[in-house]
Amino acid sequence: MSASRKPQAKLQSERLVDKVHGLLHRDILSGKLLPGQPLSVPEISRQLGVSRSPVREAVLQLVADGLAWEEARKGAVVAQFGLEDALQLLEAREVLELASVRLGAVRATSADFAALKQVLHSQQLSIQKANFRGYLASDLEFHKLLGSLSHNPALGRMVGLLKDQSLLAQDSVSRSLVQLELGFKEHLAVFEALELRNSEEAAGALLKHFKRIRESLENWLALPRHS
Amino acid sequence: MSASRKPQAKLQSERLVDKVHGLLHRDILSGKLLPGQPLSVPEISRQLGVSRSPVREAVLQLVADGLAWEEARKGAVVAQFGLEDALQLLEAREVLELASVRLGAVRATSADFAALKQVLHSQQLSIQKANFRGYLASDLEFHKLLGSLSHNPALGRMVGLLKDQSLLAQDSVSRSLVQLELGFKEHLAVFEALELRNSEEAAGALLKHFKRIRESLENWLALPRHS
DNA sequence: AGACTACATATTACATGTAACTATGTCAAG
DNA sequence: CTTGACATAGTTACATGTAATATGTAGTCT
Repeated sequence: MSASRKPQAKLQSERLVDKVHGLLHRDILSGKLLPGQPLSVPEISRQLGVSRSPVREAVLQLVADGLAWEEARKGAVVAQFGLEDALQLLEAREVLELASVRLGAVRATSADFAALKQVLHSQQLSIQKANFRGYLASDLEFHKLLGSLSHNPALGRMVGLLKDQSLLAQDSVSRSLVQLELGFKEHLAVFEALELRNSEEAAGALLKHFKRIRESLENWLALPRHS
Repeated sequence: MSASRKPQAKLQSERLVDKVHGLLHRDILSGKLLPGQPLSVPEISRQLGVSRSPVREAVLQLVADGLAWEEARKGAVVAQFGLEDALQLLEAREVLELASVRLGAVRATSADFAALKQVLHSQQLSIQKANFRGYLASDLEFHKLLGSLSHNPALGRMVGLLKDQSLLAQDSVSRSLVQLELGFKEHLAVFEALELRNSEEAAGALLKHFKRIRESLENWLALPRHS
């Protein structure tokens, strides 16, 4: 009798749409799909061995995520951000994440702190191993956690979407290990202020983080050699 | 020969998807489709006399807009916000619109001011005629314009999405003419500060607006009779 | 009555068909 | 060499088919 438990957690959200969306999402952020590249529905459906319907829906999802752009009757392409766009995304993120952190300093739970701690730890490891990809992934996680600190679903969701776009936007901008380490230290400063529930100091520390990144981007913009 | 000009500007973005999406969007915000109501794809396609494909895509769009909620294999329903949700939406909007206004005080163009002026005028008319629906429509416009003042597309887009959701969320909350007039006066104060390019005063005035709305919502929440 | 099963109905999720449109390459004329 | 007509290939947008799934209801057993 005990053998016939419910099929249970097996096919929870096993929809093809979600799998395809997840796959494309991954491939875009990992750089496997390059900015500007067309997302041809028949092509993708052939490669994945599924029909066009779920692929079409997945691509639409990506458009809604801001990771792909669509032009009517021309199809979608992987989003391609210029440096102008990157700065605007950064500006929007600054607004949202500062607010999230201010609210989060008050509302954060111990689970939130634990999650932050874990991500910071993995960042430290990535830096020690000079693992760029790894750092970028945990950086993504860190900022998304900042968004969820607000315990405001709308804010959290938007922070996540913008950070993904921001990652894609800065894809081309090379970053040195030194900058990664700077970023990590700034993350730490935010965390420490949060732990003390000092919202203004946390916001201030995060502001510094954004300011440095913005200036770094602007410098890169001013430079002549955009190879 | 001259008779055979191009079909030209006729079918610009005449996609069925867009028409269906626009229609449903309208019907949701206008209250014709009630919160919680299922958005059955075959049903809608029958009523509109189109196939299921464009309807399915339009519904997915609405989900992305935050105006409908989807559960896997159960379909989508019109979003149904509680008062808690309404407060959270308001919180997020406050963050985004305050930032937009601060940036807008610096960046706004004369075209922006003209657009604001026009919307404020139409608000005044709506109040004089005690036209609630009309006021709500121009209120929507006003806040969306505040979002676009930032000249940051990401911010502007999010402000618009949140304001739409907020409208749907407050649908149930009755509002008196007195409150509308208060809102209008607060809008005016924001505008006047903007014209002087005084970003802090503009932000302060908008903050007052949000504060009053929030308190009004909270009172309503505290009240026993949620008919 | 209450709970379980069986059946009927409707919808979702995925697959596939096809007309119209877009982009691209070829080739002749200027 | 450039321009524009034309054919070709690939894609989008919409339509439709269908198995699996969810939901509602009647009937059966305890």
